[in-house]
Amino acid sequence: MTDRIKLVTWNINSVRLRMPIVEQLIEEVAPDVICLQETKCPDANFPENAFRKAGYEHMAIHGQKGYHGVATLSKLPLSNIEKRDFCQVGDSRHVAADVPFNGSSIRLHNFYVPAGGDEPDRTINPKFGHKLDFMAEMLGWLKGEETSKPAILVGDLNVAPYEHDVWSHKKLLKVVSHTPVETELFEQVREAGGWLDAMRQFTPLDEKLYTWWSYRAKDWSAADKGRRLDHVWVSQPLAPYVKGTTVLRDARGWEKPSDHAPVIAEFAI
DNA sequence: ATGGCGTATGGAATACGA
Repeated sequence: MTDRIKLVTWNINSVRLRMPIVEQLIEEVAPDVICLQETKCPDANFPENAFRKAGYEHMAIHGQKGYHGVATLSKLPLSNIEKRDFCQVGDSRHVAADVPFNGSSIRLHNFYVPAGGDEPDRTINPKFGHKLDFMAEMLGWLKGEETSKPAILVGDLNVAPYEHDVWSHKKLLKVVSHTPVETELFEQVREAGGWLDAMRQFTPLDEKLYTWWSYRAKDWSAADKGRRLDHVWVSQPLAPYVKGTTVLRDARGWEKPSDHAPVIAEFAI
């Protein structure tokens, strides 16, 4: 059982409102582990019973009222649960747990990185400063021993790092999520930590790849003005076991959708 | 046309997302 793991990461933009399509995802994809972001739900109100009924008995939940919030739901046992308060502002933006795999375990980090507001200038926009500080703290905290062992880092990282991670590189260079200051720091975080971009191992860099499409487009699919904001990173020791990644684009068109699509990653011995 | 919408809070209008 634990020689094979199917994992999904998904920013669902309110877990309570989105339970019908979370259940649709469970039926269609049958993941072993589900990492959610933007649950927007205090822990006391988290729909634990619905997940338990669906077979996800193991939960690492880090939520708060109104905003943010992450949760990792699993059919496999979760241990050593850790919730880190990045930038010490009391936000629920990270939860980690060990998942059994291949006679050992994988350290699984689930992140919701700050969006960063509108202006890509920290002198006039504190939210942008917070986003950069958050990533700098990730860099310092995650480098070193963390990725000498099997580890996965997933979530809504709110940065589209490469040219073909956005619909128009040129038009988005000054738009928060694709500015050089963000994409360069993002790459520093990934490289310093020894992480591999698993999604780009399976989709070449010259091919468009998105996980998010704005609610505001009249026809999101026809316009296709997407960005790759959600990511799956793996440590070097785990790299040989990554069998594939898929963006479930269809889910963006489901009933009452999130503006993010789920990303599926499969691991096997 | 990168905000044209959607969500939470609270019970209307505002904050926030990206």
